[in-house]
Amino acid sequence: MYNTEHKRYFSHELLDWYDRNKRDLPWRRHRDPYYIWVSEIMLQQTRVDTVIPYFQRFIERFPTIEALADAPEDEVLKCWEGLGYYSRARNLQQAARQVKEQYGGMMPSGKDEVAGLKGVGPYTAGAIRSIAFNIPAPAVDGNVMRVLSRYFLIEEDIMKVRTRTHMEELVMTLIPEGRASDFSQALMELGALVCTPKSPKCLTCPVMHHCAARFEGKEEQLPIKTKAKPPRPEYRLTAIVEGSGQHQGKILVRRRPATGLLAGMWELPHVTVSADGSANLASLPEEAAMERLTGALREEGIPATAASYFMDAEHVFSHIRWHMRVYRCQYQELPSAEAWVAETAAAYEAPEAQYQWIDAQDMERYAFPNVFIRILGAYFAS
DNA sequence: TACACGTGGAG
DNA sequence: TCTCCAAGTGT
Repeated sequence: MYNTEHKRYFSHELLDWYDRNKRDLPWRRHRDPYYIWVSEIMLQQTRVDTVIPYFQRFIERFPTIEALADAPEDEVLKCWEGLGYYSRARNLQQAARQVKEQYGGMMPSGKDEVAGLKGVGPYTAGAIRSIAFNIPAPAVDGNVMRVLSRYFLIEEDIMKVRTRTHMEELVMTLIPEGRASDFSQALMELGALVCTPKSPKCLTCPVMHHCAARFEGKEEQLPIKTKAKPPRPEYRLTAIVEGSGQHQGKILVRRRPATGLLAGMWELPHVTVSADGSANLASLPEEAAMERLTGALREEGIPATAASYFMDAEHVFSHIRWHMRVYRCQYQELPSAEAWVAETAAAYEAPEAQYQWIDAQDMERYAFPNVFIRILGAYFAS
């Protein structure tokens, strides 16, 4: 289908360029499959510069597959705090336990074994097998699809699965004998450093002379990609519940459910104003907002009253945009019959407790999504 | 197939 | 400020 000479040229020039230009990255200093694995999971939808410090901390804390398998999940989440897509961390640890139990702690290299690990999809399986084991396997990510769609002028929507499988077949015909590891990394390295999404640096590209998109003047139009939908707005009233008595100087946080958005992470109590986005915070009078929040807290079993406005915060996820209005709330220390269950020592000394009173120091022990770190930081600094 | 799932950097 | 992302996977 594609000219064999152009393929040979592409692979040869690309490897030659990679040998001279590859970056010195922490996970490239060893061929330890565990390091490669961790780095690949962290790099999913995440920039290299962001990943580097997380990778180093993670490996230091969990140096081996077994160490990761044996760690408490909360510690793994805490180590992932701020990186996003937290199910990656939970899946990674689950998979580490799989490897410990099924493969004696030794990372497998077989296609079905690697692909069978939780959190390892077609891309990551190919990346681990090629990079760590030098097995000819396709590691087709966004970089690779961009590079190939340009060089070979492939005008297929890269959001479609069919396009990726097509690219995987193409990659298999490109891997030079014995160079699977370098070739996978070279392809992605070119996409990251030269064949970039915007303003590709064609003049420094090692394969520019036979790039079909460049020849047609289409390098800026490729790859073809359907646009993502903008995030839907959600309006949330958020509570900083200030403790009194034995909880003086502390505030109340709760743990999110084990599934879904920010699963297992800690947060400030908050309530959605309107699920359908029909109302927003601006249209909600201050008095009404505070009453609403107070009511929601009580329904949750938290005897607290919204007392004063603290700050606004906005947080954008891939699919949701949170508009938050934060209020200081006063907790009622009422040892009555209707006192909140968590007020009993048994309820929140327990490891599974849904709620905790914390101060600035205690933040080190719980994993918070970024938006709450910002709010808590502002509060404890005030 | 389409959507859920985070975050911060770049232009 | 806004838009587009960046080494994808699970359901």
